[in-house]
This record gives sequence, structure tokens and C-alpha cells, in this order.
Amino acid sequence: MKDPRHPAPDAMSLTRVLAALSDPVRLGVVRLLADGAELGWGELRAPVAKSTLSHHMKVLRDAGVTRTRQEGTRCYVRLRSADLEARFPALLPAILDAAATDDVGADVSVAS
Amino acid sequence: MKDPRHPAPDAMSLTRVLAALSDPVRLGVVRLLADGAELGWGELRAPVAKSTLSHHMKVLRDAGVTRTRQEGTRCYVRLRSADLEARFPALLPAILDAAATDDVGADVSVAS
DNA sequence: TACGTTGTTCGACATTCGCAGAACATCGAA
DNA sequence: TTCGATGTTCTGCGAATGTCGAACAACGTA
Repeated sequence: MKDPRHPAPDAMSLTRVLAALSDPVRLGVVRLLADGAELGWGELRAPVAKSTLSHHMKVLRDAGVTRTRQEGTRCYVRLRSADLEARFPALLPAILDAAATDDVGADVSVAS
Repeated sequence: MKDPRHPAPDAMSLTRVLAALSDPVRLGVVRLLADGAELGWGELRAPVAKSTLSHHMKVLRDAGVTRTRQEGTRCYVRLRSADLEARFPALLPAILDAAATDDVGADVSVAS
């Protein structure tokens, strides 16, 4: 993550955001971040290889869904709820609610 | 469309719906249907071949976003707003609003 | 300095997707 | 019944996607 490349709110694309959220693993990660907490993704437990998870995090980041911060060798990620709300009002909450009722991405969890 | 295969509301998958709506052409079609009107898709003008449009309509139908009705040789399509609202409350309106501000799928129109 | 941890990048591969043209099926109309 | 209109399906192609392992880079620490 040498070039974080987070898009500005105005540069966010709706189809890109929807595509980013149409994968169970990525939606699972987003659900874990729904409470606004920032979490280091060494704590993320997903049923994929770490290179795959890295790729998913990049997709979320490039779409503008998450913001990644680097501290030493570790990365921390959190939802860009405010930016998304400003750009696409009510979209993220609706998707999160729907994901909750469907329990999408339940195989993604956070380790203590 | 000999086998319409519209999923029941309970069988709708969130990731499937999001994937269906993450394409500009399909989102453009959905926007045209947003007012609840049913329209024969001979009136649909999209910058793709008819076989491609047929494929997109199938994706929307299989995801549960639209319902297709056949009358003679012609097909009519409309949004399953109520079913979607029951399954994923507030999701479709949020996406439609976002698509409107982004003007996604503007190259899809309806001919008189 | 050497090592281990952490995350990225690089092939590689199988799958899916978007797209188009051609052939086909179905139905109404001449 | 023959023809035209309408929509589906088949096949093919290039691009993108999800996945993995291996190699790499950056940083903290023993």
C-alpha cells in the first residue's frame, strides 16, 4: 500500500461501489467495520489467502468504501461512512441492513 | 423467455442484486422503470446488440429486480419494487437516487 | 545485523462477464 | 402457408475477476 489512492468523494463511481459490495468476502469485511471502528486487518479472519484478502481490500479502497492507514508494518482500515453518505445518501445503511438480514459474509470475523 | 424463472422474494440474494445493478446498461434500464411503468423492451434503446440486451434483461430477471411478462411475441418488463422493498428495505430507492445524481446509464432510453 | 512479521506484487489459472453475430423458435399478419 | 417481427440461445472472443502460492519490500526487534 505505498500508493493508497483513495478516491475523493466526487470521484466515486456508483457502479464501482456496487461492484465492490457484490462480493461476500468484501461485504463481510464492510459489515465488521459498520460500527465505525478502525481495525487492523491482522485481526481479520477470512477464508481466503492473505494475498486474496489484500486484493479485496484494494478493491474496497479503490472504490472509496474504506480508508486505509499504515502504521509501521501494520495497516488499519475503517469505513468511509461520512464520505459515502455525502455522495450516495442512505445507500450504505440500506446495504448494511440488507446484508445483516441475509447474514452475508458471515465467514469473515475478527480475532481478538 | 420460455422459462421466466423469477425468484421468490425469499430467494433473492443481496450480492446477486448488487452485481446486477453494478452494470451501467442494466442500471440504465432500471432507471427507466423507476416510475413503476411497464414497458415493452422493443422501446428500449441501448447501445448494445439485441442479444446483449437480452442477456442483461435475463440477469436482472434472475436477480429478482425485474419481472418479465410475455404477450404474443412481445415482452414487457417492470420493476419488482414491492418485492425488493419487502426483501431489502430502502435499498432500491437509495440506489435509484444515487444513480440519478450520477446519471448512470444515460445512454439507455425509451423510444416512443 | 539478522530475523520474523506484515502486507504488496507478480505470475498463473479457472471462471465469469460483456459483447456481438448467426441461427433458431415463436407468434401475428399478409 | 409464407413472411416478417421479436426475442432467445449458441458460439466465440477479449477482458476482468477471484483465487492461490511464491517472491518481494518495509519495518520493528532480538
